[in-house]
Amino acid sequence: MNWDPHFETAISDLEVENIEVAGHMWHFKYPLAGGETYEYVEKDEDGTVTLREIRDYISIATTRPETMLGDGAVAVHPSDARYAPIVGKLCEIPVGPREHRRLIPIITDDYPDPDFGSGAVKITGAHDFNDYGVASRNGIPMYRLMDTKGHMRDDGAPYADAAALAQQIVAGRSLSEDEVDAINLVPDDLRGLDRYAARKRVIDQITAEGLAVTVPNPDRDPGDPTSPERIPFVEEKPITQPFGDRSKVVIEPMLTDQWFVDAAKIVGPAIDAVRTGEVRILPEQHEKVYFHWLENIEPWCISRQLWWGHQIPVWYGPAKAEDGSTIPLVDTTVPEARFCAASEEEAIARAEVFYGKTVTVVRNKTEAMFGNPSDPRRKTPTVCIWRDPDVLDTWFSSGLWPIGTLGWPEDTPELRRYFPTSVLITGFDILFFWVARMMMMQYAVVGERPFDTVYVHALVRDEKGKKMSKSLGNVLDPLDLIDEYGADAVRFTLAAMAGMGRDLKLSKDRINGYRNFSTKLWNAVRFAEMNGVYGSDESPMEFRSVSDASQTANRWILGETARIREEVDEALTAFRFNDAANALYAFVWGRVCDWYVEFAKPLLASDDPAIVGETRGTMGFVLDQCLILLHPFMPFITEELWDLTAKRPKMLVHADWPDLQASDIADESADREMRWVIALIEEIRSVRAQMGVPVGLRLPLLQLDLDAAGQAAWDRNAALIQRLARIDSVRPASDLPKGAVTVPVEGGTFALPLADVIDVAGEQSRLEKTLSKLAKDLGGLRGRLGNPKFVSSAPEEVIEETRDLLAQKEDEEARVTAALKRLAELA
RNA sequence: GGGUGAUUAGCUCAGUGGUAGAGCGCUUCGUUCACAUCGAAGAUGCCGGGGGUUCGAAUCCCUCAUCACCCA
Repeated sequence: MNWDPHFETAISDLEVENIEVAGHMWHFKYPLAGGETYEYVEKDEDGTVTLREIRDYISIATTRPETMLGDGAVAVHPSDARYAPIVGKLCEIPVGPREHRRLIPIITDDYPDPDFGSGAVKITGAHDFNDYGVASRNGIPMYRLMDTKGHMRDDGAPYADAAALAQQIVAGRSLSEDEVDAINLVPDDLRGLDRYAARKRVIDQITAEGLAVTVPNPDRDPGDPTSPERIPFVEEKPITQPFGDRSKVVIEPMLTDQWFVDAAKIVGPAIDAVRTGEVRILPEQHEKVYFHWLENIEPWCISRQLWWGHQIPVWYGPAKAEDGSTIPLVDTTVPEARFCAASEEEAIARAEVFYGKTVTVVRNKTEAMFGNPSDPRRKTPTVCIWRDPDVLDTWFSSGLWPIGTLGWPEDTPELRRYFPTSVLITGFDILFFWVARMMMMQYAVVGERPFDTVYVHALVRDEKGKKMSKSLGNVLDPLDLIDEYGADAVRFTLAAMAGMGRDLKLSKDRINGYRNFSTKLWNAVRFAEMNGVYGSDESPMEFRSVSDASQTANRWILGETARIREEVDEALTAFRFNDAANALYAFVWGRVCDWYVEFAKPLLASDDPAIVGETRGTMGFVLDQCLILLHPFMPFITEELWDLTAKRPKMLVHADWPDLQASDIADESADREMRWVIALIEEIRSVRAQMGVPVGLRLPLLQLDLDAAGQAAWDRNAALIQRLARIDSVRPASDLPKGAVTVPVEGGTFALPLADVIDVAGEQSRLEKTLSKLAKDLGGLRGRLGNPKFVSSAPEEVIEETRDLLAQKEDEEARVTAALKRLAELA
């Protein structure tokens, strides 16, 4: 068993963390019994003899000298020629009082690795899992050396008696497991010591006796007579040690009786459920881990020697002989009778059937053997049973969580309503501890899946990518982050970074960016409030279809709102929280704040009350949609804004999730028009910035040619464009004056006369740069389309797209080339 | 030792066969009446190296390197 000496309990394999730590390997001589000698020969790979000497000992390497006290044998590999002469002989454990030195046999087993250490391994069956295997295979007694605290035993007979008894076993006497367990082979002077204190004493004693393997002293000072010529051979090397995941102390392998679940017997349905898709694990890569673990599952130790937890529902009583009489409990050679029952009454009932007598429950085995002097029942002629004092592993108990919390085994309304549940969100490290257990146990107990989806969330790591841990001290406390940036910013950041299947390294800059986002949202709502959006007591306007709004800008943002709602829903359904968060960020900041608010300004300033009313309604509606959609990501600020902006029938957290459909409300012509407007404004701004036009300077705009759609779009949005692009007037022009810069748009051409301000060289280099980029693109596109294999094997759709793109780029190239030509004339 | 994942802009990360994206940072400009925790305009990538499959590869396969995690 894995034994935790701090909590004094057995623990399961999963609760043991194997960690590599700096350790030592000591080398000791186990003298052969009776002073026997043999020729020890070492050879290299070619068979050349590299060492040949007469030895009267066998050399053993160990990282745990204190366990030598419980050695039952020395094992070598059967093929190891070096030790063949002494296999079957006895050697002496070089520790403990000289007069009681124990002799142990030298045996062969496949376990020792001839190339590791000396090739000979001491076998301490009670304190090492590998040794346990060797001891079991070879009938070697396993002597327990420690108590539940990891201290050297201080019970039982004096060492002299114990050692003598152990020697009788070597000589052929056979004892029961319990009898062997009762033998305390810790020398009297080491009894009660902590295991590490005992280790030091053992090393010192062996070294003092000259039985440590030595090497020349590299630091020897020839002038100092006290400086030793040789020193003990102690290798410093990393060793993997087992630590308790809760206690962080070194786990001690111990021989104790514990209850196990034969997990292999119930694992089948849990594996099949995931394989058939009845239960999904996301991201899928975790399914592999799940399968690998379940397919190689080990028996699961479920008893714990702790004070919390569910007590194991097993009662013990005396065994029954063939004639029906009970066997006295003092006879430890026969296992006790066991009664597993859901309640004490049931246990008693079962025991009474078993014994054919009345049964009394007592507190423990001692009471069952000797009675409790103060118990009036002690003379009652009944059979005494007692309950196992241990408790169940908490993971065993919580494996029943999906039904246990709902009143199972009663058939409750809650159970019928909420079981099976839908989504379990958890960390990958809980996959084995809990998820797999819930799966196994629900199928075993009620024969149903506990949930349909397991979402394994990302782990937050520190900035170097290390797992945060208290002992490493690299924990970023979320509460500190919340103090610094606000809960919404922290929450939004986590969502935005929660890419499926990837852990996230938390960066404060990122959190800061999202804090600014909440400020942005606040200011947008403030703008709306200042413009009478929330002024009236009327209930907010609802927009469901295209005809609900007349203004192009309003129609456009309503369509965009519907699209973002669909995008968010799609992302959430797929557990792509980062996509949902990022889409909302881009929408609220990049569409609503950057553009719609600007578009709405002239509408809100309109003389037509119907336009003002519609725009207020639209803005209020759109912002409400934003608040609802953002609420899962930033609950606090959205709830606050929800409450501040209007009298609401219910809190935002309870608001209905929107179901706005783009197919109902999006207006393609409005979309096209607003895209056109945005493109024109951006193009003019870009030209201005790059030509170094002072920001405050309003420019005239020349309209060279424009198709009907473009003209209509211009007419409807002229005020808007002039305002955002800082244009003071527009006039048609048939040809371009010198020093004007072309502004191409879909379906037409505008120009900015910049003769006074233009930087000819600057503009030239800008255009040439654009041209070279275009040339590169065009080369790629023409290359692809010119490749007959591309045209024949690529999907029609892709070819079409490529052709469109080529046409567009060629058009652009023509315009830029024309602009360059004009510029050359100017120069 | 076995397994899994990662390697993309200065940083943190999206992007599962069709000419590379976001946020932050950086550069320039800006006191336009929601917002300087802001706005406008920019620059920045042999998508870790090397092979292969394909008309076409950040994306699929192989291999190497580095890092992280899980299990021994």
